Amino acid sequence: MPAAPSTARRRSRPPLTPAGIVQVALDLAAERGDFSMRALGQKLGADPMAVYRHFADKNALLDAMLDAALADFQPPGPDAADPLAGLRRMSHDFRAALLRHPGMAERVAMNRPATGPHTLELAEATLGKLFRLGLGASDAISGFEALVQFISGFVRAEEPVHARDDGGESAWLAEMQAAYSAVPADRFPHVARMAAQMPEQTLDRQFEYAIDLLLESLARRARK
Amino acid sequence: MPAAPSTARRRSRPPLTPAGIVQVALDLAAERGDFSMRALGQKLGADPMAVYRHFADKNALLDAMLDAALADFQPPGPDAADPLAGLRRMSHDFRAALLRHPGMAERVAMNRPATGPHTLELAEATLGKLFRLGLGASDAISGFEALVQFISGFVRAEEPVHARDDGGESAWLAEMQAAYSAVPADRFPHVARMAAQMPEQTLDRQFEYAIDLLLESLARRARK
DNA sequence: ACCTGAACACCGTTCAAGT
DNA sequence: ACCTGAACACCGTTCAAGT
Repeated sequence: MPAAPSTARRRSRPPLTPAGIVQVALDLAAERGDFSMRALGQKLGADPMAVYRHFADKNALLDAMLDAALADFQPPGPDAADPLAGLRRMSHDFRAALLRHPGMAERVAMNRPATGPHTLELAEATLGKLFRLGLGASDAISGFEALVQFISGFVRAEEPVHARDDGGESAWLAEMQAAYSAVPADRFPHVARMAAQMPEQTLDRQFEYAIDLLLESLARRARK
Repeated sequence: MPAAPSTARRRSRPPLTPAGIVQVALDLAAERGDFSMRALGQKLGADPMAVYRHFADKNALLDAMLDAALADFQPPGPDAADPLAGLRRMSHDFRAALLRHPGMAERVAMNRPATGPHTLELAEATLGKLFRLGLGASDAISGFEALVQFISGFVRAEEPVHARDDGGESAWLAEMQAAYSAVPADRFPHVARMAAQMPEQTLDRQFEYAIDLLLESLARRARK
């Protein structure tokens, strides 16, 4: 006969740990697209208040979730040949990581100081590339802020599009085109013209285009 | 003795109209920084459900509020000499208009088709300047989307900073600098270096810098 | 027919009561 | 000392009941 279960196993569920709570919270956010303390308590099989034993409030938990969400982000090595290509790749990877974890883009955008180790590693790698591009400290930091603000703002905006229960992005594009096609072309000719171009304005393309605008100017300023 | 008050005046408050509701709702959002249907009902001196007689739901009311919020936006004339200066001015004016009406930036970012007259006028004027810059339809539309996404995302992010009940922006800058100063400089040298530059990274400067990056690239693409 | 407000299904967090 | 859950102060919206 096996030994009696340890105290940890005697209870019907394992005891809560901060890391375990964070993991379940990220899973919950990924499943539902949103996240509440009460839903988390239920998924943990515990009282909604049990989490408050490990985190001061929802904000503190979200801070921990953000850093955990960025753990799977792998920055390119600092010595890679082309810093501009590195910045482009990191921008796309950052967007992808935020999209994998709904609600985290809002944390980035809120400009709370985020000093988790994975968050800092991402910032460090991005600043490194900007310096390697040849920018001075002031431009590197302003460029860093511009990229972070754009990426987090973009993901916050696209999250509800992906979460639509009808066709998601394609339904959204169709809706936009229908709306702009109905605009009176004599009063708003440019807007009416925009309607025809709408189907190719996918989120991927919009994101890539804007990132390239930002990076192109940064590269030019570095060259001067 | 004056005539008996009209039916409209006999009641203690004037009857609700869509335009009146929108005005009170914008006032409420400006005062409190946020906005709820229940608080609106109270401010109107009516049942929370009274608004539902004029608007299908909160979304419909917010759509009307956005267009009203953009009514005070004056686009520069289409014939102004320098389209780039026009775009810069419009970007700053758009940000200012959104900041005057908390919560409206979120509506812009959400990419619901916004087809109110003032919203369309803003879009029409912006696209006009981009075409005058020399861009083709595809670039003009992508550039338009990049500007709108950046501006709305930026305002969504800065709103909570301005709404802080301690020093607002200056308290936020101090907090950011303190956090980044505490980072281990051996592991994160670039981030530590960023701390020293933090005080000059005001929201105005961040915004201006990023807008100029976007516009600079757009102007270059137009020239080619 | 029109309007009202009770009720439903939520939310984050406090705090008193229990073990 | 630790944990629980009732309670507080919210939220948007449905729907039955009243005039």
